[in-house]
Amino acid sequence: MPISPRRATLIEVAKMAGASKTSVSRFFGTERDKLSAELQQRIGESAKSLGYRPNQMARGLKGGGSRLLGMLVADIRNPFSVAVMHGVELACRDYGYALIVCNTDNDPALEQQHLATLATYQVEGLIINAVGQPGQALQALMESGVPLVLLDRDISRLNAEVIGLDNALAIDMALAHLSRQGYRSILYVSETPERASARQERLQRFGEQAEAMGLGNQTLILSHSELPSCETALAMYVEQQADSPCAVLCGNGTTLLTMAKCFKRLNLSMGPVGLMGIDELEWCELLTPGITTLAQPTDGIGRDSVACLISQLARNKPSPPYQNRHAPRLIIRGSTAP
Amino acid sequence: MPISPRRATLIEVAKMAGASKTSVSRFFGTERDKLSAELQQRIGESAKSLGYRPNQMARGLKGGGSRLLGMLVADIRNPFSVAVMHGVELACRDYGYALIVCNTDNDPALEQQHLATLATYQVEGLIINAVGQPGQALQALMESGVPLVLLDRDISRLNAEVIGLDNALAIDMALAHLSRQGYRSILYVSETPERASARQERLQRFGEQAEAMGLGNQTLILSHSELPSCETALAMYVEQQADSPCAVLCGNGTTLLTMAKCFKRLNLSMGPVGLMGIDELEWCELLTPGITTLAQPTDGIGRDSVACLISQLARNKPSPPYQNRHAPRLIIRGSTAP
DNA sequence: CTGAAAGCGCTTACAG
DNA sequence: CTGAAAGCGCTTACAG
Repeated sequence: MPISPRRATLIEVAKMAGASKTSVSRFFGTERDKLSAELQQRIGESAKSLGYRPNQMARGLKGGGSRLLGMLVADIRNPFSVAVMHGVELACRDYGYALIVCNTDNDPALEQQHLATLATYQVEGLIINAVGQPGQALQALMESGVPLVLLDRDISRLNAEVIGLDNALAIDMALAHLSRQGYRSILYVSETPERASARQERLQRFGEQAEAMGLGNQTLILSHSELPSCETALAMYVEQQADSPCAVLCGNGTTLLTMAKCFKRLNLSMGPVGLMGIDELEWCELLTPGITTLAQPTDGIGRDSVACLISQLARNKPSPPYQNRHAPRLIIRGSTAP
Repeated sequence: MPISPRRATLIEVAKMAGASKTSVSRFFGTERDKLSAELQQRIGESAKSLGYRPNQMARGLKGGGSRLLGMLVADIRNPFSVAVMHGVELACRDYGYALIVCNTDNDPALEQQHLATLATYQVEGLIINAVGQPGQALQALMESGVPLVLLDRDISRLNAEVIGLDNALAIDMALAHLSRQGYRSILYVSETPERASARQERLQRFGEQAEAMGLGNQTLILSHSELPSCETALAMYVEQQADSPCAVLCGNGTTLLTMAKCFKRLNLSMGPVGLMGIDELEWCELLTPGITTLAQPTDGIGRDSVACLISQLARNKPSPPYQNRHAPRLIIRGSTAP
């Protein structure tokens, strides 16, 4: 049973340095330069020898702010979400914030609960990859003035900034590429678009743009990604197009994985039947002959989410620039060479 | 410029309910049942109508504890780490803790920095997937009595609990399977084992056990996973074994990905040359003919890490059981069918 | 069962 | 440039 030596406190540092609490507080706050060189020296040394670091909980309680940001992720096991989180982390570090991450596992109830918890910790800003509709927890948070950014998914009737991929551009780039490669007819595969605005935007743009380009177009919605029925749908589609070269465009990583499995089961070879996806995953280059993708700039999306929060927090001070819609990067591989 | 209505405070609830601060505090703490039914009712109603939730920062400042756990991840983009984090999250929710996650990107300096930050937030416990050696930040934390669990990687001269895969068992299971399938000679591929005890344990057990089973055995250490040199090494190995069936066993997901790429570049077919990995990844079943793996029980590892922390926190109260070494699950696919 | 009071470790007007 | 004092929103002995 170790006698745990408590962490040193501001008072102890003040005592040791022969200074006031106020001065020590200034030393660790934003007013260090208002202290004489000599005082700074004394405080610095005392603090060091005591291993002192300000208690952030106490700081947050008074006017200091919690220096805490919250992030709500719909599915933490989705590589895209994690990649964005990586960018968020990087930016937090730069701005001196710590990050509380909550995974909602796509459960709206859990989302509400986590939101309440986050409020409890007095987070100064919130990055939300929403799964449900606003709900009272979020309303309360907004009303209490906490800055918000919506990641990838918009929420109707909530006027917060949305940061993510430029969905229209992504679809346009994909269709341009597929058309250039000679595919005349495209099947777009999406997860159920109800709750995710990004999915809706992509789906809608696909219809419009394919039409505008004179490409054949159909849509397949995966509800529970039940493999057998996907397989059937894919087989039927390909058969229908027997005469002209066709391709499958997947709206995200999950659908791409599902469709890649279907290709395999049906023994379809990629290329002759095109396959392309939004989101770059580690196995895309591994699968013969390589899958063409649109990579999202995940670090950038993450960083800009934080930058957006910081701007809202800054109010009048000069604040970092950020972008709402990010352009994808086309990675061409064998799966779109007929 | 919205006038942000501050969140309600304990005092306001007390005032509205015509009760004392103490009673309101008790209502939201562990002594609610010491309050008369009538008082409970009044406080409950007032709190509800004010939308009151206790400020966790203030609670933590007094004796309440921060109800915050910290997790340090060496590489957040590693699917294994994320999967474990998922388990940690689940358990945190059960025990009523929130989680601050810090990614060290395999940088010991960053690790130190994050550790200091975590201390600043008064985390009550720490789950560490270490990259560096202890360092003063960790020492200080330990000495101040913060419970610690080491994830997957041990740190010499730190007597904290280590939770992770049963590495010896994993290697034994892998070798037993490969031997059963008829492979007579195995190449074990590992990342540099210096800083990661799990890698060391697997590597060492591999040598011992393969020897004991009378299997040919060699080792390949990937330092920067430079593809061309791996490719050469693999080609040479396979050539040497021309006479007897041989297999490649990968120590983790990263090395498995690298080796799968080498197989592809060399046009080696999996099965005739065996391929197997520790860690189950989404593409393992996708790659023809499917890669045999040992899946780690990541949720369990995550949950037990938290359980271990809780036990240390509980001291005398009954605390949850947990396991230090977890058994993997063998998933047999075509890559180990000669 | 209930409450008045002290105090957790800080910051921030306010004075000098 | 420096400090004494009040107070952030809670919890916890201590008393009744």
